Amino acid sequence: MKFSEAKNKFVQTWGALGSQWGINKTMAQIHAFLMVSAEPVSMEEIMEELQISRGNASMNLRALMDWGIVYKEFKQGERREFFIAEKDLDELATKIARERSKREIKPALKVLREVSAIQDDKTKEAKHFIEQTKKLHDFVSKADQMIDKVTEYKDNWLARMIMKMMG
Amino acid sequence: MKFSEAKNKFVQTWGALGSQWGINKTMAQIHAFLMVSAEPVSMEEIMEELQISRGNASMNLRALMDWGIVYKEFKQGERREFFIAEKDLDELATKIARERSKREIKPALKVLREVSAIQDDKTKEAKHFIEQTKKLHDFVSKADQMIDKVTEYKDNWLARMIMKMMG
DNA sequence: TATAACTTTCAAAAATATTTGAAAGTTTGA
DNA sequence: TCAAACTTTCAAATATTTTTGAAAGTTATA
Repeated sequence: MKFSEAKNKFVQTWGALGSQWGINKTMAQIHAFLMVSAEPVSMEEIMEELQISRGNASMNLRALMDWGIVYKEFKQGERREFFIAEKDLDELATKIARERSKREIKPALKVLREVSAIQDDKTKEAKHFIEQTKKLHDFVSKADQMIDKVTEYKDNWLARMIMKMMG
Repeated sequence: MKFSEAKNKFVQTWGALGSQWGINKTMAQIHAFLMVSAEPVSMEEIMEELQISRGNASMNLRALMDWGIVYKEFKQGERREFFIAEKDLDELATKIARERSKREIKPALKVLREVSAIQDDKTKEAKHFIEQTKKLHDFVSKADQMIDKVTEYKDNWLARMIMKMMG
């Protein structure tokens, strides 16, 4: 396989994986492209490489920066903006985990707390509902605590975690 | 909040959460509905409750059964099929994690292995590409091993994991 | 401060994913 | 064997998400 072929395959695969996990395909592709780019990349170059419009590139770069996994870089004497991806994978995973916790898991926990707190527990159906949603709240809450715990280590947390699990 | 209201809110929220994680909204809603149903539920009842077509119900129930998180149940003297959800949350999380590993992570790892194995490492760009994709393979591979490790405990693995992390 | 070089916005268009519903398929039991 | 009671399939319709591109906005510097 040639370099350009491999690069393209990687970008496509990362994009598809993103889709499967609820991340816009183009967003994942831009991220993939930046991850394997040795130098900061201009919007123009991203548009060219991925064959996407200016608007699309702009919006998805903004989203990636909101996630905190892509940064702007300014070059001496250059008017244009350049972009680089967070390349430290522990940091990348931490940012993604934290962000998904904040945006998706915590709001879901709030709903679980609310619905499991209904007083209307006369029927067998309602009793079961309360029991299940309480269990679910507990479980999701534990998983979320785990994310907090794990992401505060910062450095090499995945490796550390595996070590712990072995013991 | 009334029971029926709470139930509906839970189903909607679980559906939305599913969407955000790349799972068909209706599939997640059916799963939510079954999770909090005290008794096995017929396809007719699912269609009625979620206001969906027969085809939609049939296809998504099949998908849930393929994931191994919903089962068919036969009732004495009843021609119809009834459905129940896996209600043990450790088991549920294990099944989902294993399935996503098999369907999505392992194929992505294969691609990472392929693209990081290119020989064409003359340029700085190619060298960087190889280095990054190797690191990524390593990281994703470790995360995947972690899933294997964690899901083989079966019972109460999340709680155990938290204990380990504390120490 | 005017203009060129750039980025962002957003309504409309396009692409993608989901849903429908009717026909085909299957199973049970009279 | 037949027909009733059920489930599955899939092409077409619908809904949702993503993408485009041109206009508006911004910023640097002549």
